[in-house]
Amino acid sequence: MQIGQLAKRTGVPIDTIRYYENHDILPSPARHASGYRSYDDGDVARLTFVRRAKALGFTLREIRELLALSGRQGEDMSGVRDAASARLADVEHKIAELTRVREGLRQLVAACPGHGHLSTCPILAALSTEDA
Amino acid sequence: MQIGQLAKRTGVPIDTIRYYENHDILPSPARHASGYRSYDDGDVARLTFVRRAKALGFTLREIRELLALSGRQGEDMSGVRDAASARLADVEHKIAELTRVREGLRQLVAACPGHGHLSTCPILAALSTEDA
DNA sequence: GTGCAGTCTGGACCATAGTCCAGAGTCAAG
DNA sequence: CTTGACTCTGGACTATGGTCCAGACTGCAC
Repeated sequence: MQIGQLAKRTGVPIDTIRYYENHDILPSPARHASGYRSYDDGDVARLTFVRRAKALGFTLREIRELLALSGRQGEDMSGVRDAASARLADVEHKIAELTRVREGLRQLVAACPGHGHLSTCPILAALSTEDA
Repeated sequence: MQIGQLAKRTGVPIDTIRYYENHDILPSPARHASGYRSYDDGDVARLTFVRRAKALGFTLREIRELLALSGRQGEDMSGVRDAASARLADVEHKIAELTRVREGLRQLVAACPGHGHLSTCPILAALSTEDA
């Protein structure tokens, strides 16, 4: 399979595939006599892995580590589970943070009548006071 | 007030203050004969505004627009309220997305016994299958 | 044998939001 | 009058994750 076919099958752009190779996320593939990269179904699986892990918010660094873990034959799966747990904790932390932000914004929007002279806008007042 | 004092009063680093000035977020301040920047309480308010808006997740571009809105004398406050509402919708969208991600991760972690041979790890299996 | 699609490389560039630096000038205290 | 703290400028650099490009080569169809 050439790089264009791999791109189509995984939905990952060609440039991104080469970028992943240069950044040690995908292994260097075999080459045809022409120099064209040659991929197989294992590469499809790996790239799918990257795509889905990214959708779950893993960084490329974390994905690289996950792939390294998963490549070590016969090892225990605890490392993989730990990575997923760490990522889960991270996501929960972000949700908590955004929830606080949401409450702050809700209060601002609720306090603002939406019309009237700017100088009486409670949103602007709340944002520029030095204390609190 | 010199830039160092402003930095101390607002908690914003000196370099960042100059960065904001270069990126049209803060106005160019008056200068002493020496060339040193000279700030007043209005600048403290503006910079506080920037700091707090950033804490609510506004981008610098949005903050620039908010400041431009707030500077237009006598205008209606609807623009400001709209900006806050848009930001609120954005935060709610991000929370929904992260909540989906959290469920995905929870399922992965729950399905994984945490020990045993890597080749039987349900997390790796789930991440690399092409379908779904 | 010509044209066109696909692929190759290295390097430049994008956005975001800073952060750090060298070399020079300023200011107040001792 | 020197020392040390503060400030000035422009530009380089950081991190993340790509995206685009020129110029050259390959492979297949007509």
